Amino acid sequence: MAYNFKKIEAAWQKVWAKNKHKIWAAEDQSVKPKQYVLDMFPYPSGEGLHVGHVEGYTASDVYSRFMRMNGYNVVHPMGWDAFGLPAENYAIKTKQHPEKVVKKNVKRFQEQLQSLGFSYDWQREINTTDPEYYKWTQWIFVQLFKKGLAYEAELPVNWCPKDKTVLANEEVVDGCCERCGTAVERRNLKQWILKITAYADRLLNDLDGLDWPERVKEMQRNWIGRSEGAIIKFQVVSSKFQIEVFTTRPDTLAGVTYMVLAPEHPLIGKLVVNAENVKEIESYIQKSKNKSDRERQENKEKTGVALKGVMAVNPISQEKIPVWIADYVLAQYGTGAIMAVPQHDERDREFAEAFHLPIIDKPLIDKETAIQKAGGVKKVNFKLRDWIFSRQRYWGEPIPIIKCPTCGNQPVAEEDLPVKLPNVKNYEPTGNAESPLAAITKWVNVKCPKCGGDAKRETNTMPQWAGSCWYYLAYLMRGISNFQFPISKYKEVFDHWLPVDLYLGGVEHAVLHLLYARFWHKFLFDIGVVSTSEPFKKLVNQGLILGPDGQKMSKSKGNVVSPDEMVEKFGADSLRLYEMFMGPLEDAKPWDPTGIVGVHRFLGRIYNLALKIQNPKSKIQNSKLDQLLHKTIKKVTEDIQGFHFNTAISALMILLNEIEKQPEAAAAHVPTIAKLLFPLAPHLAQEVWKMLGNKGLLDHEEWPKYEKALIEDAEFELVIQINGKVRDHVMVKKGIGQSEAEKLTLNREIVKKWLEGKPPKKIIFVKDRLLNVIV
RNA sequence: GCUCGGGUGGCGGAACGGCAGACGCAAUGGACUCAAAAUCCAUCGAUCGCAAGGUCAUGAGGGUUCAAGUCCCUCCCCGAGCACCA
Repeated sequence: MAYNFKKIEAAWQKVWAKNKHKIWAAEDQSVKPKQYVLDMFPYPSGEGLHVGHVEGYTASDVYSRFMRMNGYNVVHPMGWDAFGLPAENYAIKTKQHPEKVVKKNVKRFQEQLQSLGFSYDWQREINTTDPEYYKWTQWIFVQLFKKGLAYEAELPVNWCPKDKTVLANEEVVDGCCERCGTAVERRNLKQWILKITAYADRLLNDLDGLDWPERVKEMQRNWIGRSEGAIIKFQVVSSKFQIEVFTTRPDTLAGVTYMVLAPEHPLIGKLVVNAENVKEIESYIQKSKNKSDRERQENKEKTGVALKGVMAVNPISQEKIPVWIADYVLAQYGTGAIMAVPQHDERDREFAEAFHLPIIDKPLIDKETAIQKAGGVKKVNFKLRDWIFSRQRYWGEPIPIIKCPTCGNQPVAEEDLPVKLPNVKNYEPTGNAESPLAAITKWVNVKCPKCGGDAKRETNTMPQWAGSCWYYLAYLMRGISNFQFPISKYKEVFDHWLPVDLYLGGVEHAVLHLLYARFWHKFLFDIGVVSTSEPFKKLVNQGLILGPDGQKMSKSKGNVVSPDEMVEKFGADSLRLYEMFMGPLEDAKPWDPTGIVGVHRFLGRIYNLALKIQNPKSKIQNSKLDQLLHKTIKKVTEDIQGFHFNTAISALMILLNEIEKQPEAAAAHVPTIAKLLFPLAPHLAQEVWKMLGNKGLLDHEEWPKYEKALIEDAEFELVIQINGKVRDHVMVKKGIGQSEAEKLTLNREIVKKWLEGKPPKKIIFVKDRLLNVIV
């Protein structure tokens, strides 16, 4: 009988689905040690699950099942990150409510995940678009507002003209919208902003204690971009104004030959009246304003204009130096002005060469002395900017603020949360600073919670990233009650489960979600909601699965592999096993369409082996096989702990190859194989377990232990080298001494031949390994 | 330009400084079959040799070592991230 994976998988999935998958329910109170295994939850897109999802979700499932069998109380939840542009754009196109689209997509994702046999605690399922969920997203916003960490300000922001919304700095890649690729424009708009910069130092310093991939930590470090320097003031000649600059190189102060202001610098308006070339200056400023950020970045050729007649004084040399305006100086960083040291700074040199400014070589001064002499103050600067938090779109959490003409911005009270998204006729963005919600006057017009007068609701919504900033807490809250106030109810479960022990997902969230979530978590720590300063202790990134052509999978390239198709053709176990076998979890690797056949055959052979066992109670042993079995237990255990699933699988394959040579001993060994295989290929492992006459679920079985004494070999193959090259082998007993090994070696024909009767020059002996004869 | 990762058979990949290429795919030959598929068995880095066996091989070149894919130096190539951040 052939390995009927369809029948087997359907049957066991039915068993698991009983009682809402209660076999995988985590216990909030347990004497067992806890383990929080978290997947980055998916955006339930219309395309369904991707093989990349399957990779990460399989890895975390293998680990969860393994930890359960090792006696841990594991919480392994799943949910949906369902707010955001794709659902909304789809809604606009098809005139359907995004909620309907999300519902449909979620159903598909649930079916797909269950068809792969993932052991999620489905009772804790969450959806960020559920009002009971976003009630809490709004609650956290209110807390941020109350602590002054959410504020409104008008500032130049990134505007995507296609999606018609503001974007955060993190959402702009190479000057383009991260979602749609359209070049981003700069607009001055009043926006809600979260003060992530208040946490810059802690976000940076606490990275050191995290068990995360070094490259992700490095990306966050670069993004936060801390630099130490000083603020130094330069007096403008015959004027009351001073130009402030930030520099990391006060030691080069003597070499400053000119200064540069960013075109947006507020002082320009005041200085320009004294300049001789007002028209020229105005035209330059206008020109740079018209440039998009992308154009400014692309054009590395330096442009600029002098403030003719305006001079500043070098505080060290007292020399008068010219003042220029140039757009290579950024308004948003430092003070928006620089002191230029063309001798030491490449950009300053380029500019000086282009505009024939002096380049002088003065000796460096001691840093401290320079700051003191120039009357400066030490200052730490960050590249990180505050998080622009409003979006002018429909499908997001409404910002829970009421705008009162007399009282100003008032937060919505806890008992009035959630502020539900109203139904609208048109989801189309308005194209100005308001979301489509602004058109719903019935919803917009409210009474001020403070004075009771007429007021209006904030109509902007939160960005895509809001809901995912705290979802790992939501799973825990879900366990005890349905998201009820007050927050203190949840203190105990947070303290029990946090931090997340293992967080698995793609590297693409390195500076977005992972930075935002750390920020919110630290805030929640500060206000006493959680007791750990970091949310995710260990992070593992799965590598990208590339198309068979080695290119990134994309619809346009036609190289997308569908998990559904693989499940249909080879089964869930084969797909899971293949994705784990392809290569190291963290590496990018191409999909080999024929490769899955190999693991499928392996599973089929295990099934056939179990089928052939006549007497499952047979105790026929084979000492060599038994030893290999225990070595395999050791290898698989250590490899799963270290996420080396590919080598764990190959160890199981080696074991099977050997057992097939001694089928009479199979009955004694196959049950252990079933246990070892269970985390990786749960359906077949469970089926084999049953075929061998066992009742019950492998979920409740204990992970096999190996016997140390058994895996110790009595003998080993001594490698004999002549001049470092392998020439011979001989089986000897373990622990053999050097003199005995030498005697044995020098008597061997091959060695005698190489020695040609001469005595060896030198002999290297490595215990229980090799003997190297130097001739 | 800067910062991280990487370069090992036809392919995916193994390898505490100690037998390079485990395991799998593909390929080739064979068994079974009227035939094919499936399955099973064998071979499978290159090269010289009838064979025994030898030689060369982990991006390139040097070095350390009895011994280097692994450690050190120089360079080349690929991937990712950052990029006028003062």
